[in-house]
Amino acid sequence: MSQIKLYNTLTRQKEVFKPQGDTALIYGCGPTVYNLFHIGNARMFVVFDVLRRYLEYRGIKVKYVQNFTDVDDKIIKKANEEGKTSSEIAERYIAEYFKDADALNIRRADVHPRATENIRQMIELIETLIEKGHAYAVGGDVYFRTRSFPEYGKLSHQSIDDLESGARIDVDERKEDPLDFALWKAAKPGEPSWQSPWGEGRPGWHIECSVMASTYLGKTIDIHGGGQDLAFPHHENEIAQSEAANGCAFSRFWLHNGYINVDNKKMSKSLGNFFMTRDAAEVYGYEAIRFFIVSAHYRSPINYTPEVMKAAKASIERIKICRENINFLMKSGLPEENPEDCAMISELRGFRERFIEVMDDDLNTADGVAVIFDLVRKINTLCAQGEPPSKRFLKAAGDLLDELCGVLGIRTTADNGREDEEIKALVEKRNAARKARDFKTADEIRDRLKAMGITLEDTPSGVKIVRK
RNA sequence: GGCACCAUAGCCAAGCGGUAAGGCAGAGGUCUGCAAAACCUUCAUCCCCGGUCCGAUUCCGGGUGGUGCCUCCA
Repeated sequence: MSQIKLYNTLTRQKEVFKPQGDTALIYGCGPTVYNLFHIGNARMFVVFDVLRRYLEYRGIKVKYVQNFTDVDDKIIKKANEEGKTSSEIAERYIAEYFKDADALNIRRADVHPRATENIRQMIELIETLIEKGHAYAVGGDVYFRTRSFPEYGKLSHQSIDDLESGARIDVDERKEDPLDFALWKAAKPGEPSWQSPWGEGRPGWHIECSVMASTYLGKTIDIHGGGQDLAFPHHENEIAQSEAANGCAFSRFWLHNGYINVDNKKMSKSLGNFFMTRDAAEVYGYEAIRFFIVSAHYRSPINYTPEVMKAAKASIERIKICRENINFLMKSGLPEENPEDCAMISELRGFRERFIEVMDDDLNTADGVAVIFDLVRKINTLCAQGEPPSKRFLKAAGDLLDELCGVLGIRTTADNGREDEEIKALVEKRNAARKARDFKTADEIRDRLKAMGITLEDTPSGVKIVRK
């Protein structure tokens, strides 16, 4: 069996991934909770969810930590606008996060720490940095001395001097160097603040993730990541802080997912061309969003368009119909076993092997999806052929379909609920009409059910009820 | 200015040295009372020009076009 390879931003190469201990320690930069999350955020959550599911699928234990940034300028701004406290805003959008994330079938992290729960450790880390000469306090603020960390720029592969020359003119005269960044910000009136050796204040953004990663996972973790735009400066700064303070590697692997584009432009807050996950879900459904994300390689940019989303929806439908067809046939009069079962079932193993092979290569979910569709076609073909498969084969095929889709977080079964009596009665009435060759009545009933969101399919084994 | 990424059918998207996976859409057919679903068939010399090689979509060089990071952003 092949080995799992992941592209590591640090080395710009695909490397064989093995956790340092018996559990892969993964940290993903979670949302700043001041609003619903957009589909770009969704991509990062889904990508890391797939990473986690896949590692586990391959027998690696995973501890995944995803934070909530619950103290931040944007949250404060929103709170002021609405006359609420920052923590009320944060609380609300954490709840909203889980609504969308659950609907996207994103498993909850093992720990969802909040920045405000880890202030003490942040202060400690800042103190260490000051003691070691990597940071300095100026009038209630504390800055990281970027030039004191010689490896600064190793993640974004820029030299510190190039960064400096490209840096915008910084208005803050108190910084020793334009590249220095805030570890601690002195409190302004009306802002949430905590007592510190440098006075009342709050932590900077970068220090939060450094601290939460090491607090919940340890000083050297296996994988850290987020969207590509976090690589610089956020992740670069995290590395600088953590490694300067701890004297050991912060994360062995860095994974960065590509953006979602709209009209081939990066979807961003400043451009205002972003779509909330919830709004997109209302039009296309959460599952189509997930499929859209998983149908391309995680490092490629993907373009969000109505055409693509419609295609995603139709694709999901195809998988579900296949699964429903299996369920339907399982209840039919097919033989339990068939002499060719063994050969057919062993053929199924080929799909699993191919799936693993492509996914091992830096989580190639696009190829993974292709394997799933090949499987779907295989199953459909066998079901359509004169020689019907056995229930034993169908069970194996359905299990494999669920297994592979499960790794990508694609749900295979529609939540059908109960078939209520009314529908059953109508279907039977229609059957009677058909038998009597009264097709007019039969079609009327079919149209009526269609309007209720129920599609009837007449198959050789009887009428199949499909809900959409 | 510095540092990266990308260019494959109508749309999306894999492959990355041996002559193009998969999905959506389209066309034709089979099945069906009609449908639906499904199945079968069909739909690309991989941006351009050089080079290396027996052989390049895949490697190298040069163009052209697009995107991103260097500023809060997944």
